[in-house]
Amino acid sequence: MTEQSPGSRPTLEAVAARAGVSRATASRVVNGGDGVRKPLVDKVLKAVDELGYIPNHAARTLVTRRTGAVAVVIAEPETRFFSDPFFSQQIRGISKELTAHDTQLVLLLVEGPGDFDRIARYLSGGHVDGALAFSLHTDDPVPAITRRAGIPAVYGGRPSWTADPGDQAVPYVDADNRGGARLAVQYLKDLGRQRIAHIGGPADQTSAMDRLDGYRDVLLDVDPTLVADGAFTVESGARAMAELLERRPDLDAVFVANDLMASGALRVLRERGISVPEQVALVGFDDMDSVASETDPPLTTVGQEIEGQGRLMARLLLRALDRERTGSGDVPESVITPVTLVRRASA
Amino acid sequence: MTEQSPGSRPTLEAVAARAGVSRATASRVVNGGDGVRKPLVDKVLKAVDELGYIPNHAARTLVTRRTGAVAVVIAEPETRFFSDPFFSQQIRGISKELTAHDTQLVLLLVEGPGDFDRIARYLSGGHVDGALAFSLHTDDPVPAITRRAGIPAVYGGRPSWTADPGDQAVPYVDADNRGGARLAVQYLKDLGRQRIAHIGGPADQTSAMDRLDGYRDVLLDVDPTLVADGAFTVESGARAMAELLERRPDLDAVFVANDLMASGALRVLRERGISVPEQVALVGFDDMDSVASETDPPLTTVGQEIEGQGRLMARLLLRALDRERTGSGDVPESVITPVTLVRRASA
DNA sequence: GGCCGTGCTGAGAGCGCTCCCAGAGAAGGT
DNA sequence: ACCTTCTCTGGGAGCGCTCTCAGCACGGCC
Repeated sequence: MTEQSPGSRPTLEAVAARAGVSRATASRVVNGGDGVRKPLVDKVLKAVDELGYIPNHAARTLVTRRTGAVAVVIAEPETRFFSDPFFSQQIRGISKELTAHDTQLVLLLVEGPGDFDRIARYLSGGHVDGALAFSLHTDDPVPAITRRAGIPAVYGGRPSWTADPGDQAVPYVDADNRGGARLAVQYLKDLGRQRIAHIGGPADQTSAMDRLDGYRDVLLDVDPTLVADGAFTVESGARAMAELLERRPDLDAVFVANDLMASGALRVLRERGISVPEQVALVGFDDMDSVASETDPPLTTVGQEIEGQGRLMARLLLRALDRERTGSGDVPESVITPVTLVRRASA
Repeated sequence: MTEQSPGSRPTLEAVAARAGVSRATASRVVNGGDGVRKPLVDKVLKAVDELGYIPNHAARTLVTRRTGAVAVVIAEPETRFFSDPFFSQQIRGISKELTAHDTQLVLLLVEGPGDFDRIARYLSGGHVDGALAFSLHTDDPVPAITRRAGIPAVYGGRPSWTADPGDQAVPYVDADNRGGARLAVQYLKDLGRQRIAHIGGPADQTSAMDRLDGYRDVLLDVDPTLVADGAFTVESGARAMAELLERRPDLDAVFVANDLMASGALRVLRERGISVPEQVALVGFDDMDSVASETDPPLTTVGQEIEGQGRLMARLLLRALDRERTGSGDVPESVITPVTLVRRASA
């Protein structure tokens, strides 16, 4: 393949001419070569190679009405997306899966609440075939946008509106938050801990609520003084821990709703000279690479396959697109991914 | 704007018909309305609104040969991109600037060394007008790819090959690493510190080398036992600190090449009961949000405008694209962004 | 030998848009 | 009054591709 002089790439026409076939046949070969006799296929491929032909994407999209791209909408007004390795890992998984299916990833970062107009315009503009989004807030306008744009969408994390059965079903991928929480709390209970506290995440995120529910599933009648709220950040975890210790100096275990908060809690415990896990056992959630194994002591936590979740999201979307194209296949359904307890030193 | 029945969006033709003008005039209005009389403009806009017309991007690209999208190439084989908030913040800046200019961001994550073929194909396929990339490794094939694809590119971080003057100039944006290092070390010197050590980053990253150079600029003849190498990670910082303490228990200050390593170093100092900043003063680099202000004590560090760098990268690229389109305007030149010393408690 | 598949190939019509160019008026100069 | 100039509008070509449909050759069957 030779270098091209800019602005004058060879067209299918040129390939066809060189191969001595019609444009239609050349097109067939370029798109898989079904129904074309071997010798012609070879001639066309040779011409493609010699000319360094690369199909013009716009022309193809114009007629097929498919772009080969999907949008990933990050509806995070502020820095959460960046401080949380969670998203990045999901994106990595999404990217891997899309790449494997020759589909491009267009990143749509929402720049503030007024920016949804632009997102809507983009999603409706035929730039992408589908959308992936992360559900974080209760009032997320993205589902309405994708519905109006008429493109399929898949969510990361259970959207809060799924509680509302009247609403349209949107497939999503989420970890088994409730089950994971049960796992963690049961483990602490089996360890013989009597007063197991909980540091929870923000109430507008279903993952936090589900984890709280799992905690309650195991402990049934929970004393409210054993539960403190955080915001999924290190600092809020520290604050919540301090609060719990003040209210319940007798606690002997804490299930923390994510690793970031757990590391904050750990710091507070250390500062107060409370030994972990001897005096207080601690279990986190997420098994976040850069956190869980770096703390002192390393965190026992509930592990989930974050990258796998991303892959799964992409796969569900691709399936939906395929269904749209071929008119057959099964409607994608939401998937809950399994979690496991990762035992380290903190409990 | 009414909801569209899927698959049958209104075309320019329909808009023109409804407004009682020709397709050409409708097109003019949609593209800014220059040279069209007011009453007609209004009629067309009304029709656009009533029909909910959205231009077909593919058709437009097919004729203009512009896609309105640029690629961001993340050539990180592994997890560096994700563990380092640096990239995320730059992306945020890039996204803001691109959005402001109605340009889309296509994220290209390189999935391993064999994946560059795919990247090359994509960049050559007319999917994007230009590329932004981050320079991390010496043998980065991206510049060759973009050159061959004939699209402009801008780099984040000084590429190592810029040392080679024979090579083609690629505009880049980087912080004043060397100047920042000088700032930090001079500050420690002014504090009266006599034995200022350095924990450096990996040798294949120009930022690490430039920071080392800045350190040397101030201290001139540096005793090699005062310099240890890290890998820009927390753990490597801890290791390097331990190594330094062993070799030079008399050191009274450390300039660490980034905040992540500084936090690791800090941990080691704390564990050994060495007081910071009394016995050893510590200065980091980056002023990374989630790190520098969270350590104990909070880190004195060299701050840089990471998001601003991202914006700048995007702006340089947009300017290059504009130049390509109009055939005039200045060739974008590399920019070195200023840094400042952020004084907190560690020095 | 005639007829009907069957398997490939090519001609040609668009996909929706931009932009060149010609032409229609309006405005201004002589 | 006519010619020139300028402003605005519409006709129409064409961007590069896919896909339908017709046509052709070949083989098998009656």
